[in-house]
Amino acid sequence: MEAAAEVLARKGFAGSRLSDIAEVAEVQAPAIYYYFQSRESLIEAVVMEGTRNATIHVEQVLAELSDADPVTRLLAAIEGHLRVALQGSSFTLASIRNSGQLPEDIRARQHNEEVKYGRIWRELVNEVAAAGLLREELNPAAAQMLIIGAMNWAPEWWGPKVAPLEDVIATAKALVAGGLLNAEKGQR
Amino acid sequence: MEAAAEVLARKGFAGSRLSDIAEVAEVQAPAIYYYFQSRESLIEAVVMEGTRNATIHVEQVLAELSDADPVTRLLAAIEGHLRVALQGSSFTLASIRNSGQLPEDIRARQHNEEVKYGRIWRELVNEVAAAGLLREELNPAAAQMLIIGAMNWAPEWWGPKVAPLEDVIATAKALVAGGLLNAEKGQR
DNA sequence: CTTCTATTCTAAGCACGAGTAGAAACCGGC
DNA sequence: GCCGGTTTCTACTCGTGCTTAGAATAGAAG
Repeated sequence: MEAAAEVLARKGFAGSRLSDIAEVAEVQAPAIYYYFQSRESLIEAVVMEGTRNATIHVEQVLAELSDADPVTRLLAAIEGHLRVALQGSSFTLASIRNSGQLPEDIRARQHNEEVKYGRIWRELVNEVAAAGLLREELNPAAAQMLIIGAMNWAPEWWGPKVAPLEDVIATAKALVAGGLLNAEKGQR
Repeated sequence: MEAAAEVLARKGFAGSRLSDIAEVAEVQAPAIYYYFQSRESLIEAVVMEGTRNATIHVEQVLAELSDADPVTRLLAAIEGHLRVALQGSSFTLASIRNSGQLPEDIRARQHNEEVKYGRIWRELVNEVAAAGLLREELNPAAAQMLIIGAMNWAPEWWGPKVAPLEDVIATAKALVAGGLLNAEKGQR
């Protein structure tokens, strides 16, 4: 599964050859069928594991901050998500990069896990809103997804050479907290 | 090419069968070879067109605001990018969704176009910074990519039912301008 | 040393998708 | 109505990737 995750994260669902996976795992392709019924069931397992990974990791971070203020919790979740996506398991990376390109049947089951994960974020946003800290110009659902999107896209461009991971995390937090701009807000 | 863009946006590079494209275009697969030398060259053409589309569109928006203040320009660019990605050509959608999964040779050429597009955004961020409006906590490069990422990920979740396009645009602008939070900033 | 189970292998089958060859159809100009 | 070029078609080849069959290997237990 680790091998599959790696290949899947790199080449995507349709681009991942069973033989590539086998090579990474240092076995012959048919050996895979001892553990999985089919290519698809292997991939499904990997992708599921990936989102569950992210869910568990972020939940854990939040559990440690169960009585912190909503903003702190939200920013901690951002840090958690970014760490998993950029440094953590290639399982999560595989989920992120393939969520859009899975066949219908897998996608349906995978969607449940994603909804579960999404709930965590909705909850966070709700907490912030309940504390009266959410700006009213924002559509909460859109804001949530834009934030998750900013993080999910990060694997596409991030590398240690572009910017230190800590910088990315700090920037993401700052962006969410206070936006790009300084004093005057030049909205329209 | 339009058919190819549509299929490509939906199924990704490796998942796009020439026969699918032909079907959408209402021809038989070999007819494609009258216009393109190979599957890859077709896809390359589509993906190129896609990023050029986005570039041109955003450049045009900015040209109309050539003497506006930097913030207005940046926010207009955000609106432009989102409109192209969510409503506009499936060409751009195809580029966005496949940038990560193209074979090396295409990717190299495609990368140039992307760099060109990225320059526009760097320029915008620089303008903002030059006006002294950029918060210093931010790593500009990371901030730029996070913002682009938020928008590029939008096609993964957005649909007219989730939120009106105008809401998404407004939310994205507001997020970039002033972040999620209201009065107190609960950073750490 | 033998036997049983777990695991992996080699060899082959089968389907499918890219690409080619060459024939047909279409169409504007004569 | 015929001719030229353009465009698309049908029929085929060839490689590749998933999957199955059945044999081989590796240990553990007796």
